[in-house]
Amino acid sequence: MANQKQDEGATAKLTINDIARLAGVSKKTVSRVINRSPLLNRETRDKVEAIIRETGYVPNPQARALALGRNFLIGLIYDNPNAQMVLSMQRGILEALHGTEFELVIRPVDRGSNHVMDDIRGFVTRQRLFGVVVLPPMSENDALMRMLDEQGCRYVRMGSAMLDDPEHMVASNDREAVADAVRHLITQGHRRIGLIAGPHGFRSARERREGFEMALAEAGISLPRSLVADGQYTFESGLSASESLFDLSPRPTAIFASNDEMAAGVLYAARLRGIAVPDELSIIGFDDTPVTTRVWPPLSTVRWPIVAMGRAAALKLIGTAIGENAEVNEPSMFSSTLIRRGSVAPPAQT
Amino acid sequence: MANQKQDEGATAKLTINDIARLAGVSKKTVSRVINRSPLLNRETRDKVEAIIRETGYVPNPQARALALGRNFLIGLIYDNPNAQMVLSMQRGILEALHGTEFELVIRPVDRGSNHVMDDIRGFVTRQRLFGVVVLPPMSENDALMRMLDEQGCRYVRMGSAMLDDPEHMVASNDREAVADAVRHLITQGHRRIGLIAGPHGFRSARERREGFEMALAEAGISLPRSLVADGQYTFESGLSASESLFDLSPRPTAIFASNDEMAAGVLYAARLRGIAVPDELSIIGFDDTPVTTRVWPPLSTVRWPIVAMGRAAALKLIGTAIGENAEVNEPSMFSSTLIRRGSVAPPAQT
DNA sequence: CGTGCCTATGACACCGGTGTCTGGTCAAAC
DNA sequence: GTTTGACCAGACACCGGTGTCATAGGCACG
Repeated sequence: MANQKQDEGATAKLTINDIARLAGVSKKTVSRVINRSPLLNRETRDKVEAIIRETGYVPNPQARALALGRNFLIGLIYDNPNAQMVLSMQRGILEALHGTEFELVIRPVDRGSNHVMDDIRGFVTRQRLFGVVVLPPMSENDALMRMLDEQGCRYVRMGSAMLDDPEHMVASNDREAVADAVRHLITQGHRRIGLIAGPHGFRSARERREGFEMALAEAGISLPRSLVADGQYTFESGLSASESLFDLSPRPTAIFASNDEMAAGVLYAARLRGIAVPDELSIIGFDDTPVTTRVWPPLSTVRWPIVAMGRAAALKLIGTAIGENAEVNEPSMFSSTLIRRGSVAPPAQT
Repeated sequence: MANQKQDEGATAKLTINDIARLAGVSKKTVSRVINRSPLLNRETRDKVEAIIRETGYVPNPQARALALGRNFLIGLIYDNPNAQMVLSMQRGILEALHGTEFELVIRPVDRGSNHVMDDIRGFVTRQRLFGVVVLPPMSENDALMRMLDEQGCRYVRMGSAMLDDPEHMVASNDREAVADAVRHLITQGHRRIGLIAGPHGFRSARERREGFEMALAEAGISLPRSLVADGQYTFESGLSASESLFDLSPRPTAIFASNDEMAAGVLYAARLRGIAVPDELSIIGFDDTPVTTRVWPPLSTVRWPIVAMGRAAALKLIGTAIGENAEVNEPSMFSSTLIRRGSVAPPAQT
């Protein structure tokens, strides 16, 4: 017992030399055992492995990184305020990293700040990261990718459309997903459908808008400019954007909001005006965040496979390192699904 | 231009030897410049610094870590499903780490899993972390802290009460915060106040419950067993727990839910039953998550200073390393504030 | 002008791993 | 019985930094 305790206490200080001495072999042989070199004698391997297990020896990752000339840190760069999305993404990436020696280092950045570029450069160079995953909307920044290239830092971008070759990109097909959602509204009988768009310059905002317009065009429904309101992907912007739609006469019978936060804003605004949802107004959001099921009525929305996409991104990044070529063929395009809840109904008979 | 490009491309491969050669000094001198050794000649320092700036040289952190015998990675361990909380905590910690050479490595763990201990052991030993911050409820696990001690890994626990000496603990005073919230309800005239408690065995659940009981006792209000329902900190558990409270006759005129998710569940259940909030039922939650302002009416809740606590935790951890003793004296106990929104009103006259 | 001391710098070993190359052992082949 | 080759283990240099100690040069001092 006391012995074991002692061993554990010493764990932090055990080196490959200690193991070599204990096993009566050279450090290189121990190194071979650790790295599963195939040229080892069975007996030698077993003996060394036994010692390693007994002592609880763990190779020093810094020394390993130094000798190998590369480290095992993946960075996650994001400026997205959607907590649930970021956390799911972290989870997906970590799932892919599980069982490997890679660890995840995070770096939220402030979109507004004007030294973002320097911050990130410092981040990737200081730690000599193996590679990074970049979340939207930061992932739409081409200058950033050029900088990462210059620094010799691998990267994978997440986004709402392919912006790059598949090797560096994991995307969801937002356009088609939104078109599906809007088709659903049309099928229910809606003809005056409002859109709360995302911020100008965001690729996801553009894709979702195009999906919206696409579905209307297919059905031969015209889209007056007044039915499109600008939002900022925030609850407050959804709230105020819906005001302008509610002021229209006739009022739209349905609204597609480009994300859930804004959809929640629409619902809130409807409540303030005494507009019944879904009887007088149908709402569909995007992202399937938890808020959609906390409000009443629960919001129909579009779910994209965040965790799976995170996993795919990480696998793309480390695929080359792992060397298991099967894994490298991760899909680059993911599709989303419409989740039907209580915020959609046929329009009131007028 | 081409020259500059070349320099940048080579950045990744520049070593201290290159700098030494370029500056015509020994590598040790360069090392001294990097580490701000005070024994350097002014001229030499300037010369070397100029070269470093020109070339964009960045010391290899792995080599540094190896030579120094310690690295610059802080781990964050959590099993808490509250995304907003986790993300705010990450932000607080990173704020404290900003400007230092420390980076944050994250490790969500699955509470249910029965090899959590091994997972975490692997995490801290494999990367030889400088230290870790542990979020609740995982932070209540004393066995984990013993294991971290054994591994020689520094730690700081976050929690709802002091569980340890201040050096290893950053806590919020949940009991007093809840008592305040309940006093507020009592002041408004409520006498039949229900509690939806958190899961058994969670320290935060116990603290919040004790605060609840404390406020009632102060006011001389008795608390029948039936007014306390068990919850699991989830929306669904809040929903079903409120059913039993709604079945009481007379019904409670107010409910304190031990977190916002459950408070949202109460609100949802009230809507399903046609109970008007706040006219027929007042609700107070805990955490001040975004959901409180997305639902209608917005929920009154208790806000605790997550970001500040994260910052304090990180500073405690690296304080000894930084050596600026001023910083080490971070507060260990933080207090929360009641946020009044629309879910509380005086009870209906009966 | 020699001595002692202090300061700025450099030589060298070392942190804990890995790659390369050499050499010894043993079984199969002649 | 010797040669050949396969195979395995060890010696050694090296990754890119830092700590220790030695030393050259400058200065004050006797």
